[in-house]
Amino acid sequence: MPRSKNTDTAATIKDVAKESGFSATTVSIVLNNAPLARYIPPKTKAQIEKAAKRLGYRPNIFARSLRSKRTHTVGVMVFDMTDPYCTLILRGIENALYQESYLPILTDVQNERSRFERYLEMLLGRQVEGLIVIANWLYTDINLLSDLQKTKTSTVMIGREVGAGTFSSVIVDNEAGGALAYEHLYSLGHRDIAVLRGPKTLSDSDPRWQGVRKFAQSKKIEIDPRLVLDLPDSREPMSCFENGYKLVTELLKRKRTFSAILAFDDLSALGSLRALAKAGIRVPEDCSVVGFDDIPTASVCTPLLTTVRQPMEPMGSQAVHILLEAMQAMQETKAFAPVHRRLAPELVVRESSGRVG
Amino acid sequence: MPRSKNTDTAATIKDVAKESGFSATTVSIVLNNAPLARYIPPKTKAQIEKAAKRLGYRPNIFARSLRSKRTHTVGVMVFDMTDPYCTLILRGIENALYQESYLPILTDVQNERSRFERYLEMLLGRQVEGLIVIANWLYTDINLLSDLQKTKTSTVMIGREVGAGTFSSVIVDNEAGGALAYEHLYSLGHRDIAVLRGPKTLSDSDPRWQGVRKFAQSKKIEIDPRLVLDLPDSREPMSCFENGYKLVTELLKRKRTFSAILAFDDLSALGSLRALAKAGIRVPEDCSVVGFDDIPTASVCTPLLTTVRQPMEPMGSQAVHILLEAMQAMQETKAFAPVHRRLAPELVVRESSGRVG
DNA sequence: TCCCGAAGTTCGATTTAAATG
DNA sequence: GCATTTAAATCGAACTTCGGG
Repeated sequence: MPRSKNTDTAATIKDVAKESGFSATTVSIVLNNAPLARYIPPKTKAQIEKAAKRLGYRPNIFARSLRSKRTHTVGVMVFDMTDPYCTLILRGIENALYQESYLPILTDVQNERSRFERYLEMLLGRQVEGLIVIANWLYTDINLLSDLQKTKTSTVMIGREVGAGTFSSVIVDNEAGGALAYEHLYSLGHRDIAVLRGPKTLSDSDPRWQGVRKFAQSKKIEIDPRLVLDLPDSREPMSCFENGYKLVTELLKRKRTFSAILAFDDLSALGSLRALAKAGIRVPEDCSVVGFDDIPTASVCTPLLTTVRQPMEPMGSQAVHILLEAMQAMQETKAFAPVHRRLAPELVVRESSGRVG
Repeated sequence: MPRSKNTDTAATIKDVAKESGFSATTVSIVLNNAPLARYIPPKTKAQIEKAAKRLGYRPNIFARSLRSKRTHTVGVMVFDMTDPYCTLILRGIENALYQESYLPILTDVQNERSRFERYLEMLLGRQVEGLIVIANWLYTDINLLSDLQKTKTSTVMIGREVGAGTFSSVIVDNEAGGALAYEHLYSLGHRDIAVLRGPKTLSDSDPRWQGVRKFAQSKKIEIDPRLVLDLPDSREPMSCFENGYKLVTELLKRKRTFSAILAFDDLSALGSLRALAKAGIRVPEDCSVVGFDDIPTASVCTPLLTTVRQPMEPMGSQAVHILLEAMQAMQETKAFAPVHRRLAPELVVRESSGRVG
């Protein structure tokens, strides 16, 4: 009755073989339920399984991956983990992968090219079977894309539609969102709406503005260009807050009249809130404010922020599902045409918007 | 001149051997700068390195780990990734590991026991060389600890001091923080200070309160027990916001007079801000509010929140350094006594606190 | 055990081909 | 040929040992 085991090191397949009295081959076949397992009598299977359990056998994934070339991991690259916009997307990714027994390896690029390169190397070195990139960074760097394109790893981008021929993507429908926000304010009776447009280099900026413009056009509304302000470019994640504050403060000084602010995102909306408070303007009684994103802060600030929500968790899980399909295709060496998903945003009415007074 | 290469699959050490004209052994020795590399002439080294680069050779980490038993990865378990308190700690961890060329494998337990168990299995299966646990969860589950203790993997806990005999830990000095907050309000002239104590099951709650109490004692201040409120237990991450709001609203109804609120954390401070705003009480003119943590929201809400900052990034990096030492000791099969670090908090004075009016 | 390099074994699991009755 | 089992080759790198200058 072989019993003593080296307790210091994990049990291997050979230990299970010895313990059960069968060969390593048979153990492998049984435990993996391989095709050949058909021919193995239930009794043998039971014995092997019992032995494996008794020893607490856990296959060594390095040996396994070395042989099978499969790793059951996917790489996830975030450009800035501290961006509140990320965490819920990560949640969505995480949950979807968890169900499929895939392990995400998460890397935080911190908006640095060198980190991007090094982490990409690391992930490829670990033979991730796929890649999800959360592109919440503030500048387009075409070189990063080419790095990515050289990879033959299936890739899905979240938050950006770039290299559309190569990568799949999941983004929010920014145009619809812009229209949603404007429509909300318009339907509350607002006619003098200040618009804070996003930084030029950010790909979300233009479509949101187009949404606003098209809605205005359809209603034959004239947008006063003096009420349209531009947030400057910056790599600082908090810059939109600062700049939202500054732009609204200046606008106030110029004595332009407006009864509402349509901000580019929640951060600039928060900056607006601050500027209005400093000027003694009540929200929403004297002025309404609408944000975009629905970051966690939007539901704990005072007043609670009305905003256009990006469906972050669905974006994450959709990305995973696309990726899994692409990986599947890759596995079977079939072609896979990149898919581009555009999810609908949702208006969340809270306290910062109200009827024009 | 051997040139054609199977472009479909990654180059192996044998390919480099063939390309350079040396044996796989020599290639391995050179590329790893192993002890024997001393004897190898620079010319050989150069040739091999050039060949490696030419082929884009990247060692297969599965083969490597299989042999060497080293993985250069550490597992990181977070109990709730969406908790804003986490991300900066993760930054600290990430940066410290990056410098040492370790890769973190991050898992989000989502406060679920089953996920904890499964992820722990996964991480151990991947032979992480160490484990960092960010214990920002709201309930003590002693069983989790025993799961962890069974592991012989070096472990550092952040945010909690439990199983002190087994695990190292890094926490903020909550007592000092409580005192800091109270002292700040006291020095601004406040004498009627409402205190929102944390949920009973949360390990941070008591020491913060002790800090307050001891400071009051030292100044011979009598704390009015009717101004001391308790946040109820809850597993909901946002509960402190809701409950802070409720407690302050009720306190206001009872017509207790107070000129300041010392909240358990930033979320309950935010809830307080909201309650005060609804009641038409201005902050800080009519009432001061101090939080704890310094979550990102604290610097974008209106008014900006005065708070006691936890040094999140240092906490993360300290944890890494402790872990690295523990791993080193483990490697050399030396004993390693758990170390317990308690970092000093820092008062951040912003806009929500002012002289008693 | 100086200097240089290579053949062969090992890690743990999978898989192919083949050996039993 | 069939059901049942297994020895041996394989994955890629690292390490031990060995053989000539």
